[in-house]
Amino acid sequence: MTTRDAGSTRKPGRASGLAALAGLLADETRAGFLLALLDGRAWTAGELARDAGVAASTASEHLGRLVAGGLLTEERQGRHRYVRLADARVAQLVEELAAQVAPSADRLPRTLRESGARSAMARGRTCYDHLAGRLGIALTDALTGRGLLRQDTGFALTDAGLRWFAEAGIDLDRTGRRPLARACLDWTERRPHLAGTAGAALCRHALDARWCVRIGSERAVRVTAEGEHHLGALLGIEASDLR
Amino acid sequence: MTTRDAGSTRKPGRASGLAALAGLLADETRAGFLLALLDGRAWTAGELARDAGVAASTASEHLGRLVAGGLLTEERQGRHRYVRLADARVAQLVEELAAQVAPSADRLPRTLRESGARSAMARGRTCYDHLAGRLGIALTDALTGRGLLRQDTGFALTDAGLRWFAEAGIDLDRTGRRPLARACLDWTERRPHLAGTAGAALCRHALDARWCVRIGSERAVRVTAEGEHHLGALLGIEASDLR
DNA sequence: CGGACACTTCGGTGGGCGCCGAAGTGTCCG
DNA sequence: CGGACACTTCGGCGCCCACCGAAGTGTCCG
Repeated sequence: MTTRDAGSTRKPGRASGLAALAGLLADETRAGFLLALLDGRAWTAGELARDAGVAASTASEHLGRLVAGGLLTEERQGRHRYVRLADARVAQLVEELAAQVAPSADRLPRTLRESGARSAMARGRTCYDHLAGRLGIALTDALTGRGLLRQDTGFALTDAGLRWFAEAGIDLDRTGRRPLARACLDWTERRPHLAGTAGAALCRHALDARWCVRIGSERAVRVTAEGEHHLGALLGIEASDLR
Repeated sequence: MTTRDAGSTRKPGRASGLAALAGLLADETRAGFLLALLDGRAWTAGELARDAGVAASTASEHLGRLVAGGLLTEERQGRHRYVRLADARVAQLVEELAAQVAPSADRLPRTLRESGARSAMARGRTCYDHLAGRLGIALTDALTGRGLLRQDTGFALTDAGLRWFAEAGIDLDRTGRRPLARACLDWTERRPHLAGTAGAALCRHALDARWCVRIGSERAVRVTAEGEHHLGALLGIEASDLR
């Protein structure tokens, strides 16, 4: 209990919960963990510690807090502690907070290798469970241009869009409370791209059907020749838009 | 500069910006300010200080940080400092953070007066610039039921919805980057209701045409007899759904 | 079985920051 | 002009917490 609470007119309630949640994100190391985990995969505690440049003991304490706060879920396997974002809501929250940050907060690449990784990420990457980067934008634009996705009055698939997913053999799980389509703001393109159940299904199908493959151990993806063919046939996407 | 930065493999960048932004929200007093300002109006520094139960000097420092961080804008008028949320994006961010917080974080009302204020807020209130509470839900449900708003494949107005707004004489400002329709998660009903440009226009029209009026100095609104008539005629909303 | 390894727990250290009251600045009003 | 008022600045206090290394626990593997 803090001093000022005694006898003050303070209203405890919603604000303390909000502050506690924000407090979990308000540390550079923890924020780094969450951004790394935005790739949607499970990382070990050690990987995150190395990535953030802190001691293992420090990382362990941070992970404990993030798990206790419900932002992460963990899975112990032998001597490893695997950790991932708890759900799509958390991913959305982190995305939106990151999108709010001024773009200038990003520093310029310093090495050639880093510059290459940068441009690969800009071309195409996963954002939690959907596709982002120029690939994500190209897909979203193509869906919109063909009347399958409506962005002018909100953000929703059209009936034609539903049919397109069915005909392409992409199964949309419409159970659960998660919206079928929602906008996710891309941080390189600064434009909305398709997220939600449909975005996740499209990403999963693209990876399963090898329209694109993950490159390196990072979030970046590369469109395959087969992928270019299918994207052209199904959505009229030009290969040049993906480079 | 912190100790660990020297010579570490740390990657400064996006994470520090995210942490800094979250840090602004990670204090109970500042969080309380932002929640109070979610009513969309301008408050003076003194009002916020009283509401949060802190000294004027403390409030002044917090406001300085929130303004410097771009979450608030200020307007000096004589000896008053009026402050409001910077824009709809900030409002959305605060809403979403608050919605993520477990509902149990809310305490039960302690006095009869407070209980009354509670139920008035639950009936109808503003949420930044749109309508929320049971009134907001009723409007959203009515629009959806009549095929004016589509929620099953995302969240967007339909063409019929656009016509409805035009025919009702509610002008939709379609310039700017803000989405026409987006979902805002209600924290009493735990269901999405209409926000975005259309939600704001509907709220403004409802207040201008006196379909509803603000009660007290709070965010709560009450539907007038005239409002009940129009809502029934235009959207088939039963007065009983609003009580 | 023993060593390497991943992670956790603990004690100690330092910095950041939220708080207040007192004093100062600028504005309003009688 | 002088007092009331809203806000700001400043100094000082105390707590919280991120950090590390060392020691401890549990797991894997040769």
